[in-house]
Amino acid sequence: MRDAKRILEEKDISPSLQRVIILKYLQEHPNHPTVEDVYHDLIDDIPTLSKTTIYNTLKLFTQKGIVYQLAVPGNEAHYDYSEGYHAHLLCEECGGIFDIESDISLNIENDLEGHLILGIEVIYRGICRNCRKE
Amino acid sequence: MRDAKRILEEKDISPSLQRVIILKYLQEHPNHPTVEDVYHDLIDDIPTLSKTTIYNTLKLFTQKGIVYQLAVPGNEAHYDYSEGYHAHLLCEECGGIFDIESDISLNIENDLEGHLILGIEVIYRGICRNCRKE
DNA sequence: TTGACTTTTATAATGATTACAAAAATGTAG
DNA sequence: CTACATTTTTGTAATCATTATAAAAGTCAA
Ligand SMILES: [Mn+2]
Ligand SMILES: [Mn+2]
Ligand SMILES: [Zn+2]
Ligand SMILES: [Zn+2]
Repeated sequence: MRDAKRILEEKDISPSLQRVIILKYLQEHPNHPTVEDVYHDLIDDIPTLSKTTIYNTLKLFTQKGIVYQLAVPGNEAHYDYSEGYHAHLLCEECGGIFDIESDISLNIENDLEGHLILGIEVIYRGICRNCRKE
Repeated sequence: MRDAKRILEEKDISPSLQRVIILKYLQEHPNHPTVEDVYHDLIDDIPTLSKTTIYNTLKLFTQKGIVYQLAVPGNEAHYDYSEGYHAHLLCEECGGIFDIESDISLNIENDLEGHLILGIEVIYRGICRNCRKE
Protein backbone atom coordinates (compact mmCIF):
# COMPACT_ATOMS: atom_id res chain seq x y z
CA MET A 1 0.00 0.00 0.00
CA ARG A 2 1.42 3.39 -0.97
CA ASP A 3 2.23 5.88 1.76
CA ALA A 4 -0.74 8.17 2.29
CA LYS A 5 1.39 11.17 3.18
CA ARG A 6 3.40 10.83 0.00
CA ILE A 7 0.30 10.52 -2.15
CA LEU A 8 -0.99 13.82 -0.78
CA GLU A 9 2.31 15.61 -1.26
CA GLU A 10 2.51 14.47 -4.86
CA LYS A 11 -0.86 16.10 -5.46
CA ASP A 12 0.18 19.33 -3.71
CA ILE A 13 -2.10 18.73 -0.76
CA SER A 14 -0.59 19.55 2.61
CA PRO A 15 -0.77 16.33 4.61
CA SER A 16 -2.70 17.41 7.66
CA LEU A 17 -3.49 14.90 10.38
CA GLN A 18 -7.12 14.58 9.30
CA ARG A 19 -6.36 14.23 5.61
CA VAL A 20 -3.81 11.51 6.17
CA ILE A 21 -6.07 9.57 8.47
CA ILE A 22 -9.02 9.81 6.09
CA LEU A 23 -6.92 8.68 3.16
CA LYS A 24 -5.49 5.77 5.15
CA TYR A 25 -9.01 4.80 6.12
CA LEU A 26 -10.03 4.68 2.48
CA GLN A 27 -6.97 2.62 1.60
CA GLU A 28 -7.80 0.08 4.30
CA HIS A 29 -11.52 0.00 3.52
CA PRO A 30 -12.08 -0.72 -0.17
CA ASN A 31 -15.73 -1.47 0.52
CA HIS A 32 -16.92 1.90 -0.82
CA PRO A 33 -17.69 3.70 2.45
CA THR A 34 -19.93 6.73 2.75
CA VAL A 35 -19.17 9.96 4.62
CA GLU A 36 -21.20 8.56 7.47
CA ASP A 37 -19.13 5.36 7.51
CA VAL A 38 -15.88 7.30 7.64
CA TYR A 39 -17.17 9.50 10.42
CA HIS A 40 -18.53 6.63 12.47
CA ASP A 41 -15.30 4.66 12.29
CA LEU A 42 -12.88 7.53 12.89
CA ILE A 43 -14.68 9.55 15.56
CA ASP A 44 -13.22 7.35 18.30
CA ASP A 45 -9.65 7.98 17.12
CA ILE A 46 -10.13 11.73 16.62
CA PRO A 47 -12.95 12.84 18.93
CA THR A 48 -12.83 16.37 17.50
CA LEU A 49 -13.34 15.20 13.92
CA SER A 50 -16.08 17.07 12.11
CA LYS A 51 -18.31 15.68 9.39
CA THR A 52 -17.71 18.89 7.47
CA THR A 53 -14.02 18.04 7.35
CA ILE A 54 -14.82 14.66 5.84
CA TYR A 55 -17.04 16.26 3.21
CA ASN A 56 -14.39 18.86 2.42
CA THR A 57 -11.58 16.33 2.33
CA LEU A 58 -13.37 13.82 0.14
CA LYS A 59 -14.38 16.56 -2.26
CA LEU A 60 -10.76 17.68 -2.44
CA PHE A 61 -9.54 14.10 -2.99
CA THR A 62 -12.13 13.62 -5.71
CA GLN A 63 -11.12 16.80 -7.51
CA LYS A 64 -7.46 15.80 -7.34
CA GLY A 65 -8.28 12.36 -8.69
CA ILE A 66 -7.14 10.50 -5.59
CA VAL A 67 -10.49 8.88 -4.90
CA TYR A 68 -13.49 8.11 -7.01
CA GLN A 69 -16.97 9.26 -6.07
CA LEU A 70 -19.57 6.66 -6.88
CA ALA A 71 -23.13 7.91 -7.21
CA VAL A 72 -26.08 5.74 -6.31
CA PRO A 73 -29.49 7.19 -7.16
CA GLY A 74 -31.26 8.64 -4.15
CA ASN A 75 -28.58 7.68 -1.67
CA GLU A 76 -25.37 8.91 -0.15
CA ALA A 77 -22.22 9.06 -2.25
CA HIS A 78 -19.75 6.21 -1.88
CA TYR A 79 -16.00 6.67 -2.12
CA ASP A 80 -13.44 4.38 -3.66
CA TYR A 81 -9.69 4.58 -3.34
CA SER A 82 -7.98 2.05 -5.51
CA GLU A 83 -4.80 1.73 -7.50
CA GLY A 84 -6.22 -0.33 -10.33
CA TYR A 85 -9.23 0.20 -12.52
CA HIS A 86 -12.29 -1.91 -11.92
CA ALA A 87 -16.01 -1.88 -12.56
CA HIS A 88 -18.79 -2.16 -9.99
CA LEU A 89 -21.87 -4.25 -9.43
CA LEU A 90 -24.80 -2.59 -7.69
CA CYS A 91 -27.05 -5.17 -6.05
CA GLU A 92 -30.73 -4.35 -6.43
CA GLU A 93 -31.57 -6.60 -3.50
CA CYS A 94 -29.24 -5.50 -0.68
CA GLY A 95 -27.84 -2.29 -2.14
CA GLY A 96 -24.29 -3.55 -1.80
CA ILE A 97 -21.51 -2.42 -4.13
CA PHE A 98 -19.05 -5.05 -5.34
CA ASP A 99 -15.85 -4.73 -7.29
CA ILE A 100 -15.80 -6.41 -10.69
CA GLU A 101 -12.63 -7.09 -12.59
CA SER A 102 -12.89 -5.49 -15.98
CA ASP A 103 -10.68 -4.78 -18.93
CA ILE A 104 -13.03 -2.32 -20.55
CA SER A 105 -10.89 0.66 -19.62
CA LEU A 106 -8.05 -0.75 -21.68
CA ASN A 107 -9.81 -0.06 -24.96
CA ILE A 108 -10.77 3.52 -24.19
CA GLU A 109 -10.46 5.92 -27.06
CA ASN A 110 -9.49 9.41 -25.98
CA ASP A 111 -11.88 10.84 -28.52
CA LEU A 112 -15.45 9.67 -28.95
CA GLU A 113 -17.79 11.46 -31.32
CA GLY A 114 -15.79 14.65 -30.82
CA HIS A 115 -15.73 14.54 -27.04
CA LEU A 116 -12.50 14.34 -25.07
CA ILE A 117 -12.59 11.22 -22.91
CA LEU A 118 -10.79 11.34 -19.56
CA GLY A 119 -12.20 8.34 -17.77
CA ILE A 120 -14.83 5.67 -17.76
CA GLU A 121 -17.10 4.19 -15.14
CA VAL A 122 -18.89 0.92 -15.62
CA ILE A 123 -21.74 -0.01 -13.32
CA TYR A 124 -23.49 -3.33 -13.57
CA ARG A 125 -26.90 -3.72 -12.02
CA GLY A 126 -28.03 -7.08 -10.83
CA ILE A 127 -28.25 -9.47 -7.88
CA CYS A 128 -25.08 -10.12 -5.94
CA ARG A 129 -23.83 -13.64 -5.26
CA ASN A 130 -24.89 -13.43 -1.63
CA CYS A 131 -28.49 -12.42 -2.29
CA ARG A 132 -28.63 -14.95 -5.10
CA LYS A 133 -28.38 -17.89 -2.71
CA GLU A 134 -31.75 -17.07 -1.16
CA MET B 1 -42.10 6.78 -31.58
CA ARG B 2 -44.16 4.17 -29.72
CA ASP B 3 -47.53 5.17 -28.31
CA ALA B 4 -47.11 6.25 -24.71
CA LYS B 5 -50.49 4.94 -23.63
CA ARG B 6 -49.72 1.50 -25.02
CA ILE B 7 -46.34 1.38 -23.32
CA LEU B 8 -47.98 2.02 -19.97
CA GLU B 9 -50.70 -0.58 -20.51
CA GLU B 10 -48.13 -3.19 -21.43
CA LYS B 11 -46.47 -2.59 -18.08
CA ASP B 12 -49.78 -2.76 -16.19
CA ILE B 13 -49.77 0.93 -15.38
CA SER B 14 -53.11 2.64 -15.76
CA PRO B 15 -52.57 5.43 -18.28
CA SER B 16 -53.70 8.46 -16.35
CA LEU B 17 -53.52 11.89 -17.94
CA GLN B 18 -50.43 12.87 -15.97
CA ARG B 19 -48.55 9.63 -16.60
CA VAL B 20 -49.14 9.75 -20.33
CA ILE B 21 -48.08 13.38 -20.57
CA ILE B 22 -44.94 12.79 -18.53
CA LEU B 23 -43.96 9.78 -20.61
CA LYS B 24 -44.59 11.67 -23.84
CA TYR B 25 -42.44 14.49 -22.54
CA LEU B 26 -39.59 12.08 -21.90
CA GLN B 27 -39.98 10.57 -25.35
CA GLU B 28 -39.77 13.99 -26.96
CA HIS B 29 -36.92 15.20 -24.77
CA PRO B 30 -34.04 12.72 -24.89
CA ASN B 31 -31.72 15.31 -23.32
CA HIS B 32 -31.91 13.67 -19.87
CA PRO B 33 -34.23 16.09 -18.08
CA THR B 34 -34.52 16.41 -14.32
CA VAL B 35 -37.72 16.48 -12.27
CA GLU B 36 -37.40 20.24 -12.26
CA ASP B 37 -37.12 20.33 -16.05
CA VAL B 38 -40.25 18.21 -16.47
CA TYR B 39 -42.16 20.35 -14.01
CA HIS B 40 -41.06 23.63 -15.55
CA ASP B 41 -42.02 22.57 -19.06
CA LEU B 42 -45.35 20.94 -18.25
CA ILE B 43 -46.80 23.29 -15.64
CA ASP B 44 -48.22 25.52 -18.36
CA ASP B 45 -50.12 22.65 -19.97
CA ILE B 46 -51.40 21.22 -16.68
CA PRO B 47 -51.53 24.08 -14.16
CA THR B 48 -52.53 21.70 -11.36
CA LEU B 49 -49.54 19.43 -11.87
CA SER B 50 -47.65 18.66 -8.70
CA LYS B 51 -43.94 18.00 -8.37
CA THR B 52 -44.78 15.09 -6.13
CA THR B 53 -46.63 13.48 -9.02
CA ILE B 54 -43.55 13.78 -11.18
CA TYR B 55 -41.38 12.21 -8.49
CA ASN B 56 -43.90 9.40 -7.99
CA THR B 57 -44.37 8.82 -11.68
CA LEU B 58 -40.69 8.75 -12.54
CA LYS B 59 -40.01 6.39 -9.66
CA LEU B 60 -42.76 4.11 -10.96
CA PHE B 61 -41.42 4.27 -14.51
CA THR B 62 -37.93 3.50 -13.26
CA GLN B 63 -39.10 0.49 -11.26
CA LYS B 64 -41.01 -0.82 -14.26
CA GLY B 65 -37.99 -0.35 -16.47
CA ILE B 66 -39.60 2.21 -18.74
CA VAL B 67 -37.07 4.93 -18.04
CA TYR B 68 -33.54 4.93 -16.78
CA GLN B 69 -32.47 7.00 -13.79
CA LEU B 70 -29.03 8.48 -14.27
CA ALA B 71 -27.25 9.53 -11.10
CA VAL B 72 -24.82 12.41 -11.06
CA PRO B 73 -22.91 12.90 -7.80
CA GLY B 74 -24.29 15.72 -5.69
CA ASN B 75 -26.93 16.73 -8.19
CA GLU B 76 -30.45 15.97 -9.22
CA ALA B 77 -31.29 12.71 -10.92
CA HIS B 78 -31.64 12.77 -14.69
CA TYR B 79 -34.10 10.60 -16.57
CA ASP B 80 -33.66 8.87 -19.89
CA TYR B 81 -36.33 7.23 -22.00
CA SER B 82 -34.86 5.49 -24.97
CA GLU B 83 -35.49 2.44 -27.06
CA GLY B 84 -31.90 1.51 -27.76
CA TYR B 85 -28.97 1.04 -25.44
CA HIS B 86 -26.33 3.74 -25.32
CA ALA B 87 -23.60 5.05 -23.04
CA HIS B 88 -23.24 8.58 -21.69
CA LEU B 89 -20.60 11.25 -21.52
CA LEU B 90 -20.63 13.53 -18.51
CA CYS B 91 -18.91 16.83 -19.27
CA GLU B 92 -16.78 18.06 -16.40
CA GLU B 93 -16.89 21.58 -17.78
CA CYS B 94 -20.56 22.31 -18.37
CA GLY B 95 -22.18 19.35 -16.60
CA GLY B 96 -23.98 18.31 -19.76
CA ILE B 97 -24.90 14.70 -20.45
CA PHE B 98 -24.42 13.40 -23.99
CA ASP B 99 -25.44 10.15 -25.59
CA ILE B 100 -22.62 7.97 -26.85
CA GLU B 101 -23.11 5.09 -29.23
CA SER B 102 -21.73 1.97 -27.65
CA ASP B 103 -21.75 -1.73 -28.31
CA ILE B 104 -20.53 -2.70 -24.88
CA SER B 105 -23.91 -4.00 -23.80
CA LEU B 106 -23.79 -6.59 -26.56
CA ASN B 107 -21.06 -8.58 -24.85
CA ILE B 108 -22.66 -8.68 -21.42
CA GLU B 109 -22.30 -11.93 -19.59
CA ASN B 110 -25.29 -12.72 -17.41
CA ASP B 111 -22.98 -14.06 -14.74
CA LEU B 112 -19.89 -12.20 -13.52
CA GLU B 113 -17.88 -13.55 -10.60
CA GLY B 114 -21.01 -15.23 -9.27
CA HIS B 115 -23.26 -12.18 -9.52
CA LEU B 116 -26.38 -12.15 -11.68
CA ILE B 117 -26.09 -9.33 -14.20
CA LEU B 118 -29.29 -7.59 -15.29
CA GLY B 119 -27.98 -4.43 -16.91
CA ILE B 120 -24.99 -2.23 -17.49
CA GLU B 121 -24.41 1.49 -17.42
CA VAL B 122 -21.36 3.09 -18.97
CA ILE B 123 -20.47 6.65 -18.07
CA TYR B 124 -17.57 8.42 -19.68
CA ARG B 125 -16.15 11.47 -18.00
CA GLY B 126 -14.49 14.14 -20.05
CA ILE B 127 -14.93 17.39 -21.92
CA CYS B 128 -17.76 17.60 -24.42
CA ARG B 129 -17.19 18.72 -27.98
CA ASN B 130 -18.81 22.09 -27.31
CA CYS B 131 -16.63 23.00 -24.33
CA ARG B 132 -13.62 21.67 -26.17
CA LYS B 133 -13.74 24.44 -28.75
CA GLU B 134 -12.93 27.06 -26.14
C1' DT C 1 -75.92 7.32 -6.35
C1' DT C 2 -73.02 4.97 -3.37
C1' DG C 3 -68.85 3.28 -1.90
C1' DA C 4 -64.35 1.14 -2.74
C1' DC C 5 -60.27 1.99 -4.88
C1' DT C 6 -56.71 4.61 -7.34
C1' DT C 7 -54.35 8.74 -8.36
C1' DT C 8 -53.07 13.36 -7.56
C1' DT C 9 -52.11 17.12 -4.75
C1' DA C 10 -50.26 20.28 -1.01
C1' DT C 11 -47.64 20.44 2.90
C1' DA C 12 -44.47 18.87 6.19
C1' DA C 13 -40.51 16.11 7.22
C1' DT C 14 -36.21 14.02 6.19
C1' DG C 15 -31.52 13.47 4.78
C1' DA C 16 -27.43 14.65 2.36
C1' DT C 17 -24.61 18.31 1.25
C1' DT C 18 -22.92 23.09 1.29
C1' DA C 19 -22.25 27.91 3.13
C1' DC C 20 -20.47 30.50 6.53
C1' DA C 21 -17.79 32.40 10.08
C1' DA C 22 -15.25 31.57 14.21
C1' DA C 23 -11.53 28.80 16.32
C1' DA C 24 -7.39 26.30 15.96
C1' DA C 25 -3.22 25.13 13.76
C1' DT C 26 0.70 26.21 10.93
C1' DG C 27 4.33 28.92 8.88
C1' DT C 28 7.22 32.94 8.61
C1' DA C 29 9.47 37.50 9.35
C1' DG C 30 11.32 40.19 12.75
C1' DC D 1 10.10 33.71 21.09
C1' DT D 2 6.45 36.92 19.23
C1' DA D 3 3.38 38.94 15.94
C1' DC D 4 1.00 38.37 12.02
C1' DA D 5 -0.68 36.11 7.73
C1' DT D 6 -2.39 31.92 5.84
C1' DT D 7 -4.34 27.45 5.98
C1' DT D 8 -7.18 24.04 8.00
C1' DT D 9 -10.70 22.48 10.96
C1' DT D 10 -14.90 22.88 13.31
C1' DG D 11 -19.92 23.74 14.66
C1' DT D 12 -23.99 25.67 13.17
C1' DA D 13 -27.22 27.23 10.00
C1' DA D 14 -28.95 27.09 5.41
C1' DT D 15 -30.00 24.77 1.14
C1' DC D 16 -31.60 21.43 -2.00
C1' DA D 17 -33.49 17.10 -3.58
C1' DT D 18 -36.42 13.65 -2.25
C1' DT D 19 -39.87 11.16 0.57
C1' DA D 20 -43.81 10.71 3.92
C1' DT D 21 -48.33 11.75 4.93
C1' DA D 22 -52.96 12.63 4.65
C1' DA D 23 -56.59 15.05 2.40
C1' DA D 24 -58.82 15.96 -2.12
C1' DA D 25 -60.06 14.53 -6.58
C1' DG D 26 -60.90 11.12 -9.95
C1' DT D 27 -62.38 6.38 -11.63
C1' DC D 28 -65.37 2.64 -11.87
C1' DA D 29 -68.54 -0.81 -11.05
C1' DA D 30 -72.64 -2.48 -8.24
MN1 LIG E 1 -14.47 -0.37 -6.04
MN1 LIG F 1 -29.22 9.03 -22.98
ZN1 LIG G 1 -27.07 -8.32 -2.60
ZN1 LIG H 1 -19.38 20.67 -21.91
